[in-house]
Amino acid sequence: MLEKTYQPAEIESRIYRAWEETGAFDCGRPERASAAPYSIVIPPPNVTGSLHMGHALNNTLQDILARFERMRGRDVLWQPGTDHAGIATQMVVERQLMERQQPGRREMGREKFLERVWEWKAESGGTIVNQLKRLGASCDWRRERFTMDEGLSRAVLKVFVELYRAGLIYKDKRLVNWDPKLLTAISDLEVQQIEVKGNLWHIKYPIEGSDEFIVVATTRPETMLGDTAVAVHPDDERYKGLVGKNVILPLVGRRIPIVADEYSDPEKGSGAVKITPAHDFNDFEVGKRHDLPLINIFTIEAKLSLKNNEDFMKGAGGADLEEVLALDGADRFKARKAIIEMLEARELMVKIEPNVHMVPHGDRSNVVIEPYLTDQWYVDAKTMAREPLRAVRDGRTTFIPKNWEKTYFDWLENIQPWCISRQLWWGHQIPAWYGPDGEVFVALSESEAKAEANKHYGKDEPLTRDEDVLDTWFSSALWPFSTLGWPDETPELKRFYPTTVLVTGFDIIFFWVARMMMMGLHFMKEVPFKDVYIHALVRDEKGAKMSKSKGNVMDPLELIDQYGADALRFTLAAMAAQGRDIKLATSRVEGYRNFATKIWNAARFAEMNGAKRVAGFDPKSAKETLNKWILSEAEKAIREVTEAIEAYKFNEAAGAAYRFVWSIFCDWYVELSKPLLTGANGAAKAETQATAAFVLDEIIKLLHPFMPFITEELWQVKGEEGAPRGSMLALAQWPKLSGLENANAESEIGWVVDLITAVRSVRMEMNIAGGTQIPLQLIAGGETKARAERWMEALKRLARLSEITFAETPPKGSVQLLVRGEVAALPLAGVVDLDAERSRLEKEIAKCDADIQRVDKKLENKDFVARAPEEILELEKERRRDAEERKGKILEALERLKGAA
RNA sequence: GCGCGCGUAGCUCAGCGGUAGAGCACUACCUUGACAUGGUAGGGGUCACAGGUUCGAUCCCUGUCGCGCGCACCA
Repeated sequence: MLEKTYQPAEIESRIYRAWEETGAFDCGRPERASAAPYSIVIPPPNVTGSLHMGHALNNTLQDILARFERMRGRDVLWQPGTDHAGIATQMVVERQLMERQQPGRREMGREKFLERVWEWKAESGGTIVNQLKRLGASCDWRRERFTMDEGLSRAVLKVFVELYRAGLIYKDKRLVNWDPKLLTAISDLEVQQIEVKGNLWHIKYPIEGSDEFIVVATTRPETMLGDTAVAVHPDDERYKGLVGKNVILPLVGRRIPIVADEYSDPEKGSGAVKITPAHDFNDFEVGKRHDLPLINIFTIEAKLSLKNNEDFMKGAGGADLEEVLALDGADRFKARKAIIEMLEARELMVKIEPNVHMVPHGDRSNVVIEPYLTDQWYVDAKTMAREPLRAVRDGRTTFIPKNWEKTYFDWLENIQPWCISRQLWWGHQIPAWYGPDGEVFVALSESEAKAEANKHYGKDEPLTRDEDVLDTWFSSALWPFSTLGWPDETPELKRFYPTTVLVTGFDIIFFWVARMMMMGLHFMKEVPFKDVYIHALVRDEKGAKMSKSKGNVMDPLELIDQYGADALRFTLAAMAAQGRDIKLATSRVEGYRNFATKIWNAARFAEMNGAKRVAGFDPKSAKETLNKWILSEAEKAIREVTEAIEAYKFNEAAGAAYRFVWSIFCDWYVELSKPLLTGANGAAKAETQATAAFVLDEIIKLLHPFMPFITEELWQVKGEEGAPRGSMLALAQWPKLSGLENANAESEIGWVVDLITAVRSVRMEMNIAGGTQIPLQLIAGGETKARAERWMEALKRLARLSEITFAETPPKGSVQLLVRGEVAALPLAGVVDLDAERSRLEKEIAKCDADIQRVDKKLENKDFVARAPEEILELEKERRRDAEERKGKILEALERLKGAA
């Protein structure tokens, strides 16, 4: 028995448990051993994360695909897991230590700290997994993986060592994006450019041996302490004479050259630019070209490092040096203020212009990133990018929607070396060991490294391991095969790689998709996924990106509590149109919650009317027109939904299902079936009960990928009567109907629907009270009369008619309407205002005239007649005939009205 | 600067070369025997603007205006 109302919260956890207990989501079920595999790897959420709207959308779409294909009989693996999120996790644990006033990371030491992280992971790392379950995600949780798992770590080691040996990983000293708060290097992608209101400071640099100055402009005056040149454009007439001369760096006293370099843009600033090779990416390049010294003036925390800094002190001198040295240890922002003051005091500041510019910030720490000279490990991304580019160009992997391919190409074609080392503790420690002379040995284990070192030195030497760990994305890049067991040759790897589709957001194409392509193609020699479905971002209803600071986040879990997981899922699916962001309004979720209720009530209706499932029911055997009609409509709906999901058109699939269930099944089939279900005719009644139950089952199956909970619940409850279920709905067979489309049934039921709608419409226009029953006279015979007799009861009830009679001509003074070319009359003489009726008919005629004119205009156009395709021409002519005919009938009606007056 | 996308009913969005659709909101009516988380009927759109292609353009092309996003640059 079904409860009176649908209460999602009550059933969701129970249903989910049942799925897990029966192993419904397990891949490799024995009965599917010969089925085609279908695999998706989840974009591993951050282990510190909790479910946000983006996850909800991403996983809803994956779940729709997984459930759909599972029902189509495929051996589905939806591979779940989380990534270890190096920086984020380390930050979380450090914060926790601080809050609990426990010793910090450095006091505790690396080993102890890592133990603490694992403890934290054991306690809190499963949060998002449980949230995914609340959403209904049908992952094979037995196979859950974590990027720091033993197996996945082995994969990371092997990949690092092999790429190193192939020359695709190397160590290099160059400028990196340095995070002075987290004290680690980060990759280009982890840098956010943020618009900042700053100034452009114009500073006079005195030219050696003269009273003249050259003016340079800068947004970072404090870096002048590390200047080693001033650059001007070689063609800049203003400065031509100065090239080759030197300037005396103010405050520092260092003698630095004026060089000619095309990097200098005469249009910008003063046309002369200070060069600080150790603190600016462009200056670094200029420095290389002119063989300039690199003077690093910052500590790793971006505080001034001057006193004990040989590079800085070399060549420094003069009256101001002491004051400058007093700034040793000052934070970069304090240093800036102090330098500005000193320059102003010496009248070297020419002007200060307000200047809005982009400043790089760390996406985790939110502090200004410092270009910083360090040794780091790099992946030769340019070489690694070659195959991934080819694979998409030749269609081995397809992006959906296609236009994202351009983004992918643009990035890979202009790719920079990927900095993969991080100065953190939490992560995969780099398998590199150094000998006493700094010689590096990269190997799978310490013993292997020792053996290599022994070979190199001819004896055992003490080795120290590289302290750094790898970028989390390095291990994520291996996800599609490391989760399947690689480097072991597991049966799963063989069966499920390459995966069928990757579903992800566009913001992660660079971070993840491209890198998985690199690693997959390099190590597996095959693309990691055939399709990449890129979905939109979920925004708030005004279109703003959801963010905590804006306070506009919508919590999917709250929505699930409020409306049920099914409603949230259906909303996201219905709004997931390709290539468009989702602006989510709660009202939509509410609307689809109502949809769930509607389905529930339709099922209750079936239950109350004895619509039990009949074993072996053959839809082709249906005799009743109504049943033929709904089966025909069901076949169409199933086809639409199926084709839409196959094409990743989730919104179309959801829309087609919605329309069929609500506008066809509930609005019309249920209503029209009432006379049959309550009538006496045994055979027709039994057939209708069986059909209703059958179609409801089809509906439940059709909706299951979108609304797994309510459908599974109904499947179970409905399974209690009639033939026993063979399995849970999650493993049931996807609906497939054919040969049921029936034009005759459509014609008859369509007429019934049109007649009822037309009568209702007139009633409203004529202000006939809802409770008032009125007679209807059909000016028709033959088939129409037969139809009307067959549908007498339904017509009377749904159109609120007292009786239906038949006549040759309509009675005088009646309201006349046109239904599928025939006249129906409501004899309302005396009840209705004849003037109102006249004007109603005149309006109808005007509409017909407009139609006729529109078509005539087209038909008068010789080009149209000559060039338009035949079927369009026919269509237009038919429209004209229809309009003419309608007009004729209405004119007659108008005549009769006059007769009545 | 380069690239991508968007401007369709009051709001959130579909559609897309042959007479504009949905949900929500709105108006009126309805406790009819699944459902008021419901039903019925209705109002509301020069499909941003200007050119062009076409027999025909909301849909294709070009440009303009407005908005968003990504990348790059920034002295």
